Amino acid sequence: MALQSAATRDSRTAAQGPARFYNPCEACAVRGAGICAPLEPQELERLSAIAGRSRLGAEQVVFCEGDPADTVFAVTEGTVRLSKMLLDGRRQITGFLSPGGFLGIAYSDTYSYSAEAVTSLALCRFPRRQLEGLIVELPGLERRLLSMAFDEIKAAQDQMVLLGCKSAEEKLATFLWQWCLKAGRRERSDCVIDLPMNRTDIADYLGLTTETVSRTFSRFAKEGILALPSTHDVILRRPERLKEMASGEF
Amino acid sequence: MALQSAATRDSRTAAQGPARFYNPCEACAVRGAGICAPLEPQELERLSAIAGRSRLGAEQVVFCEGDPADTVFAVTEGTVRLSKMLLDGRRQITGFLSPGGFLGIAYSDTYSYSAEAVTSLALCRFPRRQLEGLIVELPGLERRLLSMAFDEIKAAQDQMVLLGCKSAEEKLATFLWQWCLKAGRRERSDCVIDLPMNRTDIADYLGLTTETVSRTFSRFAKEGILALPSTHDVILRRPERLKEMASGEF
DNA sequence: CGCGCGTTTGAATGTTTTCAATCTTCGTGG
DNA sequence: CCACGAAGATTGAAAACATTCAAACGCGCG
Repeated sequence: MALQSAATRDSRTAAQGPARFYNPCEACAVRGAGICAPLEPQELERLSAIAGRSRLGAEQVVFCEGDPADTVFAVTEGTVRLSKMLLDGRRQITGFLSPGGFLGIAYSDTYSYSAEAVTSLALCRFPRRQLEGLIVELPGLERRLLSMAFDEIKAAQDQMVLLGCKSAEEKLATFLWQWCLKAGRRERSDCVIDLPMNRTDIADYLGLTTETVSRTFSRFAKEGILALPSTHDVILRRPERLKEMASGEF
Repeated sequence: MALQSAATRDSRTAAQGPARFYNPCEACAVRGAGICAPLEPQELERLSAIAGRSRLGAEQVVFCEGDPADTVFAVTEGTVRLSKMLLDGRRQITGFLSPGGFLGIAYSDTYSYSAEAVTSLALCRFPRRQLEGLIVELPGLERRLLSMAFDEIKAAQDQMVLLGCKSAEEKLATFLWQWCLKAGRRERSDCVIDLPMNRTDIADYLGLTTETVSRTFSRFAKEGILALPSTHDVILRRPERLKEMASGEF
């Protein structure tokens, strides 16, 4: 379903003058965060022209590993999980995407991983072919894509360190600390974070079982490092302890 | 030390005529594999103009995590290992690079990981600034970089699956099978592979200890899956068994 | 030939997993 | 509005896999 209908677009056109169309991207909540960031208004309009918008409910599938990769997405609201599965059902979550995140590009003609909605989502859709055409024309877009790819590589490397080197405790501490930073609540000593995903998602992201994740949460709570008002809300009472446990990194 | 000295270049110039300079990239063993692949001869010359060449002995450091990232490298001979360390010395090897591989780009103003020579190396060096300038001018270069970044992301995701989901046995089987594919010996039933790295490197790549790697090698040998003429040479006697154990992937 | 380092092998330990049961939460329907 | 049922989360106990500690082996180099 279109988030921004043609009708809405037309009504704004009239208000802004005859030659100028209303561009929903300009009012986008993640304008400045996603791929759109480096684009000039007229370039943004080109991008907007090929963009569709859609909403998905929680747990719905955006795309599956192996599907023909004909669409690229940008997250504007909600949280997406990216995952890969083994034949016997074991799953590795390779990342969580927040608004501004970009998914589906980068890959052959089929998606190399699956993407699902953790929460309800708002997405921008770009037909892959058209986006690729636009990349050729707009150097800013390609530069931005490269920069986002580099960030993704860096994040993936950090995750490899986590998966390969760290203990359960260190893994969860790292995860919570990073989520805390991402939420931008680093200033307050009492950092309240919302974890949209469930324990299984966290486990599959950290290479643990739900039981181990749960036990580790409980231990942290018992030690006064955090409090758990509900399963999805965490209050970091001693974020500095968490940071210590998480760290180890250069 | 320069692999191709200015003197050598001059002598060839004379041999080829007054207006044309000898371009060592044209004779490069990895021409067609690395970033140079998509470049036209004249573009290649631009790239060649900013390239330096050097050799390193085994175990020498190419660069360290945290060093100012002013140079980008391309591997022309040998194997490089990329790694990240925790403060207490635990190490995760994030990848091994073979000829055609590219390292050092992608990152802020400091390297986000370390790179060391597994074997003796031959490298091309590109001053980062100049390469970035060239990227702006040569769209093929940027396209290629993006494509290589995407491949790297894909590989990183596979490695996350390995680290997060797989057993020691599956990890080693995956590693050997991939190395076998990379060496291009997939046709023969008896696939002989050369592992330039030592057991510790393999362990740190797979998120295991050297002991576990060694034990798993021994078990594979006892089961007739492979033979170990020496620690660095592996004969895959039943590669299909290895592939089965490795797989699990879609 | 002997030393040193990397590898292999063995035994004990431990962290995480597995299996199982209970508790909690939340949505649905009576 | 409350009761019920299902799914997720927590907790406990037992088991397993990989690690740790320790010793022996083997290979290459001086």
